[in-house]
Amino acid sequence: MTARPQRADAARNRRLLLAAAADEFAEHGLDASVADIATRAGVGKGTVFRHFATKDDLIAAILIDRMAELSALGERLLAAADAEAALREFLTAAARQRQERDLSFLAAASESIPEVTAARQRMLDAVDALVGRARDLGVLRPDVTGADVFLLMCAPNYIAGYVPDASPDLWRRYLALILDGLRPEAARPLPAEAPYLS
Amino acid sequence: MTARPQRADAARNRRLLLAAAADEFAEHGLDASVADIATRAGVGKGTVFRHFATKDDLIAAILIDRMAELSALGERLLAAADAEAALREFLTAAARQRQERDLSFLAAASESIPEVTAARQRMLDAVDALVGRARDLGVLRPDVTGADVFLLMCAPNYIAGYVPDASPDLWRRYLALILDGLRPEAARPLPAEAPYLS
DNA sequence: CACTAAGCGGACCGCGCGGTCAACTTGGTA
DNA sequence: TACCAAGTTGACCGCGCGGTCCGCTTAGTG
Repeated sequence: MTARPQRADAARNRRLLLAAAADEFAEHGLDASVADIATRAGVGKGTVFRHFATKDDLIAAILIDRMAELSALGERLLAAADAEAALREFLTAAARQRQERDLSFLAAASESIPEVTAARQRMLDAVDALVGRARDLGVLRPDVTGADVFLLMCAPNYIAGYVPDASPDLWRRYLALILDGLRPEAARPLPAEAPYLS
Repeated sequence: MTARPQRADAARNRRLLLAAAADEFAEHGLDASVADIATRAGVGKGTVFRHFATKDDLIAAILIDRMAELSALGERLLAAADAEAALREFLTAAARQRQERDLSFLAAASESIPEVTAARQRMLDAVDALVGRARDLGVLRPDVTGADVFLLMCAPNYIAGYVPDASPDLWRRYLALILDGLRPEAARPLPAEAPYLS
């Protein structure tokens, strides 16, 4: 019943593949080919499909890893003393992760894979908790929700990404601008209801 | 020397093709195939390439049309009495255009085509003027530039686009949030320099 | 050390893409 | 109306993709 554990070389190749794929996607977008990923990892193309049934499965595995990383950070930050700083730190970490390797376009390719949805939900829960705490303490305007912040999270890199030879820190500027809009001082009534996320 | 003018049916087909291509790209993203575009326009595939040498040229033509539309609006709004309302109206129009048909992904595909760069520059100039006026009147924080606003312009739809079954007005929420961050009241010092665009 | 199943590699397949071309049709002109 | 350059068409081409498959290699075991 209990299957034999994975062989050592197979485990190593799986790790190599995930890293190579992340790099290759970051460089060439969704069009990065499976063959190139295999070459970069130093394995044959067949090996890719032994570990990941389809290209979409490979994408999903990458996304799950990255989201889990952020979720863990968010959960840790819930214990921090300063709620505002905790939220800012979380958003900064998310933006930094994406600055290093922008893989946001992968998200669209693997909707509907349950493990991805679950990882996403865990991250949303973490954000929700961080936001709730900050809002209760009055450092966040009362009309923004966890879902709002979850969505805004990706914006700073997106904005900075339009600048061809941008400073690698440009996203900080737009993160700061967005955070200024989230504070109670500047709040004017918001049109449209806050969205409900899965 | 003066070439004979384009035939009437050719001009009609060109218009049909641009419309069909915009629809097809909006529905299927960059992967929309030239063959499908031709079918949708009711012409043969060869006709597409008679009007647009490559797929990228077709994309460029679409982008130029859309940007020209916004540029004209921006230039008109410079004469408006209320500078803050003018800027808000411009950003609203830009977001509405993109809400109807999101073609933002096309921008990356046709960098480096001079006509696209020129159309983009004209739009940037219009935004710059609108922003300058609003800033001088004190309704915008002094540390944001035209380039900042130009970049932020695309963010509300991007953010709302992550919500699967979003209200078609959700972008208004995030546009309002961003505008709140642009007002002087909430301003805290911004990290990173403002970017310089083209 | 011998055995075996897990793992590996890369030639191979079918497909759909962007782009070409030569035979055909048609709008505009004199 | 007769003419022809401009315009149209869809079969066709080569390519690179995701995915398959089977003969070979190798890690782990008794």
